[in-house]
Amino acid sequence: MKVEAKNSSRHPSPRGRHGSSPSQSQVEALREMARGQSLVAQLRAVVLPALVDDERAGVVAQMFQSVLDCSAKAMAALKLCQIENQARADADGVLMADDKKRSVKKVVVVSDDGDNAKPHRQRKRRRLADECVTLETPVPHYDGHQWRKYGQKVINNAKHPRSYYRCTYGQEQGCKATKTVQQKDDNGAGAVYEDDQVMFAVVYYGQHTCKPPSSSDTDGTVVDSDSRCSSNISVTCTSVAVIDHHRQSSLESSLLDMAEEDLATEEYDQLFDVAAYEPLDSDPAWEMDDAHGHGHGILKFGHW
DNA sequence: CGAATTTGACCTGG
DNA sequence: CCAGGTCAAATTCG
Repeated sequence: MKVEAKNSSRHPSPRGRHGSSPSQSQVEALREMARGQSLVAQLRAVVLPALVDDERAGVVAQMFQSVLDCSAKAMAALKLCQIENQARADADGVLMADDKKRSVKKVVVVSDDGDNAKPHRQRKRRRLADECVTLETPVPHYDGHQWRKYGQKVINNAKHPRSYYRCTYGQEQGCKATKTVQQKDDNGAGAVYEDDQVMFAVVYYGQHTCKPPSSSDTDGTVVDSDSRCSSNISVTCTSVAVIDHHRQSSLESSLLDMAEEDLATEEYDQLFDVAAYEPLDSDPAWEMDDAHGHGHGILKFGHW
């Protein structure tokens, strides 16, 4: 497994000729954190479907998101620290300055737009200073929010196109949240797990505002059991998941492990009765279910 | 028929 | 000028 964020994957060992980098432990930490992120995302895709009609589903979803956000921010800080250390240690100032500039730009960026003057045009390119959180996961689509695809682009030097999504309620509720999903290349620069797991790079931009204004930030929110979109949580949408063929085996094995301990067999059966699988082509489709739920690869979990 | 997706055109920062 | 982000008409889907 190789987990790198964006541009840094093109520089696996920026200063290889110096032997081991001074931040070797940081690299290791980053790798483990990325792996943890991926596992959390997978766990989320398993747990949330199991919480259908459970009033705690919203809180659980938000907790998952919070964990992922924390992890992403920690990774960003770590990467920044790593970059700064390298820049300081390296005598070649010009080269490193360039590397730093690139990396800071491409890697996870956590900041506010600050004094960034907004263009007056509606159609504008996304500012790099906008807050974004990157996540590498084999389960790119089930994150508790409902997204509408608005574009797809072929990206230079990438085998797979990048898909652009915005919050389904972006228009009516002014939610600015967007995300991009791109399947990782399976060559050396990509990140594919040892068991041929297909990995996706998901980048979240902006915060969801399609939730009631009364919601507090993260913890301690109490959820109204039948509140649908008026619940005190950030998850406000009908949620959907697609589990592709690759995911089937790993999820099943994971659940089998769980079943030995805590997970009741009925829950397992229920989950995988509802879940069917569809092939993963260029971009994994995810769509609304047909309200019957059986037989063609899509899970629908209703409103939270 | 309305909603979601696709896709080529358009726009803009670097 | 190019790469990539967004728009919007056309198309598909439920």
